[in-house]
Amino acid sequence: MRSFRRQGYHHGNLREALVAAARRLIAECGPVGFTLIEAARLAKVSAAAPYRHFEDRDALLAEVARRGFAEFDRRLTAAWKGAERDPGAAFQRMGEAYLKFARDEPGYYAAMFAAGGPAATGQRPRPKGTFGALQAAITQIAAPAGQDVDARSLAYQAWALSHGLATLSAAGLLPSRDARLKPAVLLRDGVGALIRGAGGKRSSAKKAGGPRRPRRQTDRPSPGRKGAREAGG
Amino acid sequence: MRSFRRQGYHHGNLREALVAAARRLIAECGPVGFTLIEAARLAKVSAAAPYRHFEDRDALLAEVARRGFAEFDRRLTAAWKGAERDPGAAFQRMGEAYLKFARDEPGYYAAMFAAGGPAATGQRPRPKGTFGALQAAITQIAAPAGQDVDARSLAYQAWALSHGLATLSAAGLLPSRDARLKPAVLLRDGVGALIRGAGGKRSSAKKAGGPRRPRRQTDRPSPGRKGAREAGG
DNA sequence: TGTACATCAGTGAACGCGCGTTCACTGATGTAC
DNA sequence: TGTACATCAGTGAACGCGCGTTCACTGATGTAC
Repeated sequence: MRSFRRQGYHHGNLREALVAAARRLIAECGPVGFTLIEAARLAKVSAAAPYRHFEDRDALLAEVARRGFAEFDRRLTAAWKGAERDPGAAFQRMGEAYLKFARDEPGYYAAMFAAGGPAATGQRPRPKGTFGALQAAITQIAAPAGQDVDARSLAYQAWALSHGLATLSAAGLLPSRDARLKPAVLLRDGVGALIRGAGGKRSSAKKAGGPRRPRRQTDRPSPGRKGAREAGG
Repeated sequence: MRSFRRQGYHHGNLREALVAAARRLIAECGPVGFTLIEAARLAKVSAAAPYRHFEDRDALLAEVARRGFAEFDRRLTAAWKGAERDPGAAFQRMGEAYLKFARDEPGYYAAMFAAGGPAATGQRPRPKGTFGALQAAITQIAAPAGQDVDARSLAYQAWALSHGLATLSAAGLLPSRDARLKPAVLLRDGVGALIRGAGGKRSSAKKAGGPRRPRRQTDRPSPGRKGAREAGG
């Protein structure tokens, strides 16, 4: 990877610079407010230059979304690693990774979920792969606990809870004072409660209230994980 | 309320017509894509006419958000009515009302949460009142169950789950085929699980696993509520 | 009931702006010989 | 190693467009007398 040479006539790495600029702009103005000309300006290049690398504005937006999905997938997969030893801790890491991604990469996250605006739900790529991993994770966690759990429902609930917390937090609607109301804490406890609570819903009717052992390892993650610091972005 | 007289020089009810047009446009294009000129066009009026009723584009947007909050509050409060007889059913109605509002009034919902875009989190009105009602509802439901529940956390989790399901559903990311994965079902079961599961988290450590009676009335709402039909909008 | 007039609520033309995109061009790069 | 030339990756000027907003205006309405 050669470093940017900015002095010459040629940029050297304009494509990457445009993607980086677009990420930043999408984070600031949203996918609708994002502007190709402003991205060119950020890359210190004329307004026509981007057309050497992208067909049009939408193509750059789509490229950002594509990379966002890839990076998202990479991080969540990495978080799930080691799940065979401790599925609860791995799932906990996955949740942390989800919120961290949404917080640290708002440009990616916004592009992924809103590429083309709420109206254009057509040919946009979907997070199938990543979401499949989430669902598999839920199954693996729920199954050994011996609970009658609909893993698919649980996966969507966990996803919605993560997405809801991420967007409410980004919108500044969660109180940042109280440590107990931080998104990561709400997600950890929330998913734990979803897993525990879901098992009781219908099996309690069938099995008539046998005592349940809560999975303790899911409740308390290893404290002091690194990478949880506030990023200055 | 006099009906619109469209033939004359005066519109008759332009302010209302503009708000209605803006709601529709925000639903279609989002709060950023929404256009004052297009709203005027929809109201069959010149581009300058809106300035007789609103100071600028943002003022119309803000008015839509304001009405959205009011209507939202009205519906959720109505859903909560009768909570003293059956808090579980009332809370269930509240959840249904939340999702129904987000689905049937996407213009209001988008304006409420994104007024001014994700960057302008400044002077926007916040759903304090409504959210306070949600929190009070959680407390009232959780308390008689005798569970050691942090009602505030639970309220935020329920909110995030509702918001997440509403936005994922609006983005077309939830599978619409499976009846078990409908937003309303996921929310009902999810909130039920959150309430059941949250109680066990720390009280199970303190009280050492006394058997808990799940609140059955929370699990199953009265079926066949009217107003739950698909709205053709 | 009729008239003069103030006020209200529109019109339509115009403005400046920023955007997406195109086009002929030109400087830089790399390669064949 | 040096030169001719094709190709690549930029420039900058220009376009058409739609937007937000302003402004002088004008038709409709309502009220005082």
